[in-house]
Amino acid sequence: MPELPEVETTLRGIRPHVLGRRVEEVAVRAPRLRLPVPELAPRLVGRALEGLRRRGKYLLFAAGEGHLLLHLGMSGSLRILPAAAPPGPHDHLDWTLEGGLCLRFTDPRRFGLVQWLQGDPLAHPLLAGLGPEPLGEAFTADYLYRASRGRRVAVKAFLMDGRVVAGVGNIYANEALHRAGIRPLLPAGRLSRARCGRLVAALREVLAEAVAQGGTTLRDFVGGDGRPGYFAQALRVYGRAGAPCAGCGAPLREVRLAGRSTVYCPRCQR
DNA sequence: CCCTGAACCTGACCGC
DNA sequence: TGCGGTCAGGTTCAGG
Repeated sequence: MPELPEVETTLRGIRPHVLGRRVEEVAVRAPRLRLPVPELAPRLVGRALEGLRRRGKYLLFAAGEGHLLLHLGMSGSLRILPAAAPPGPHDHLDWTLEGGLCLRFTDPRRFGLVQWLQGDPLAHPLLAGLGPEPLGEAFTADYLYRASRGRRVAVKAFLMDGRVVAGVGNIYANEALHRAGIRPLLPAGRLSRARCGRLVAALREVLAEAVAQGGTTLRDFVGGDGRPGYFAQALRVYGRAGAPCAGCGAPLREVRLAGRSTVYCPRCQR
């Protein structure tokens, strides 16, 4: 479900309700998600959630002696609810906060992840190898050009590699390549410097627009406030195989690349 | 280095 | 209605 814009939407939705709030209670109903769920109550109860930030598709809550690391996986969502709301079958984690609210993690497929991190959170193995933030200053044409030299991997797989750039998943990789006019199967190392610039600009643009629209809701994504995202209507290729290209009218083509559905315009994207 | 397929899960949807 | 197959926004690993 969630790529960077959906995680950012989640962060913005919950931040005003959790920041500075003390945790009164922690309920863990699933023994494991992608990894076993650690002991959270002793580390969190009585502590305030002092900070909340995003790194790629990960959320980091600063609390007490460490950080809570959370990933939404394919089907996860994090919401603010009244503390009395009864849990459904896929509501795996609750943090009851002072003031009568509850932060709830729901994840039918359980590909999400929760870990407790000691020390410098960015030094943790799950985060240390991540590439630059696509909306940050370090993600430049120059960076992408240099990172792609000598790489024969398809540019779409390259973009979705978190070590190259953080937080780009299947939807936005498809969308950015279409906006930049680049064929997804093109070997990354064949991109010219100028095309790297166009790709960086297209990716930043599509991510920023999606964040502004509250992310993309395809089936069930809801932000921290329970509202869906409205970017689905702005998608130009994802989920539109066979439909006419918004740019030239040619039918959009679908192939599988690295096991993921890949949609592009055979005429506009070279 | 790079590719594919599979694994981890559930739910939605489609055709029969 | 039901059943079986396919697909899904992520990540990681084995094997070729």
